[in-house]
Amino acid sequence: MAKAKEAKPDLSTEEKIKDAARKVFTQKGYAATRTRDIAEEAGINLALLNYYFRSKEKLFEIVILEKMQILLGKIGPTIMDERTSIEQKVEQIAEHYIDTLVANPDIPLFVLGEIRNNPDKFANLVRTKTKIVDSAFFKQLAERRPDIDPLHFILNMLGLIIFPFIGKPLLQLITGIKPERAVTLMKERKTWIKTWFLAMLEAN
Amino acid sequence: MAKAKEAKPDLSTEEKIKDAARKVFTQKGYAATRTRDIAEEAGINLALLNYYFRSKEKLFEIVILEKMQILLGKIGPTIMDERTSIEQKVEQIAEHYIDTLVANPDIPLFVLGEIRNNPDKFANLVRTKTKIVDSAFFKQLAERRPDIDPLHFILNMLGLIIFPFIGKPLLQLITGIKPERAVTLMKERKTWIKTWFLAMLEAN
DNA sequence: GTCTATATTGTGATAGAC
DNA sequence: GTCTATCACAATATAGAC
Repeated sequence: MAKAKEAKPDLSTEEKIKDAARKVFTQKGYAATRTRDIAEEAGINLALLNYYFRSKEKLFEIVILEKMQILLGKIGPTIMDERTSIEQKVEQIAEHYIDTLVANPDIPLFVLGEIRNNPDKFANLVRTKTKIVDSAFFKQLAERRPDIDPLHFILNMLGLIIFPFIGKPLLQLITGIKPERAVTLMKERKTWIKTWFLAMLEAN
Repeated sequence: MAKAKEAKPDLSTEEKIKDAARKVFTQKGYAATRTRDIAEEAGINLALLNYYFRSKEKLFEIVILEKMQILLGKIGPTIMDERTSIEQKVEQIAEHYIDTLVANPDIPLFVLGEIRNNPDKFANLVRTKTKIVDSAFFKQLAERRPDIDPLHFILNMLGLIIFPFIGKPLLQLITGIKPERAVTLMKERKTWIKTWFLAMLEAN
């Protein structure tokens, strides 16, 4: 058993490359990623990357669009739903995102970092999405707490759900917490976040 | 008036470079930053950068250590204080960090991103700091809510305070909110966060 | 200390054999 | 489709004049 063998031998070459790109890009970001890293991770030759995807940039775009979809795709439909209560929306979002992010913990830092490095590039892409300010969720919040800007509650919900994944590397450095424990911790939050959010809604 | 003139003409060359490095590194991260960007921002020649700091890497280390200190320096002393209540600790931390981050909004994404890209490098650096698990804050939380891991409340507090700054680029893309409004929003949170945190402590 | 010119290496991409 | 070899250029770093 030699050096270490390369990923997913049963996939097509194209998929192997895409798979490796997903992994390396999300872990290190666009700028710190070398096409050679991706090729090695995929267990293929560097030339094949350009053969299938023409450039690092093109391959990156495929990956980040996927990840943005994963990170943001569920929010729109959920918060626009006129039939569900605030409680249900919060529960759905917490449930969905914590499961998703436990499986893909690198996504938030990756996506937010790339948006920072290239805001214009994603401007139209995100802006065309559902207007959060006109959403049912927004209106429900404004009705419940007309004294507080609903944006605060949006930030609170996202902060409670997403931040732990962004801060995890730091948390592990500081507390020495084990990765399995971290996962358990995140899952515990699914139920608590709903409780906490409602408490915040009633706070004075 | 030509192209655009370079920063802080009254500073020493060394400080001009360091100043430019702070700006460029924190905005784009280590990998996406070119030494030429720093030189141009500083209004000096590229060779001077190496003359004063020997390498991109050395200059980067100076900057990131500064920023980590800003991001993490206040937490330790505050949470270790046996004389203050939970309420006071939360208030102090929210107050301090929101002011600090309004003045330096790029720090969280920068520091957390670089830790992600190089966890080992900062391992000893952070680990030697005050043990959060043995802190007065931790003990006070455990006493108040023995049914919940205090780490949840640490994550909640940091998420409520720090996440808005990390998510700001995205929030601006989605909502079209103006930068001034964003600043106002952050400042409003200083008082609310204390209220929300206490509500979470009492939630069931 | 500061500059211009250049050495040196890193990295994305392609040519061409198989 | 896949590989090896190589090109072209970008980026860090240094030499040496002033």
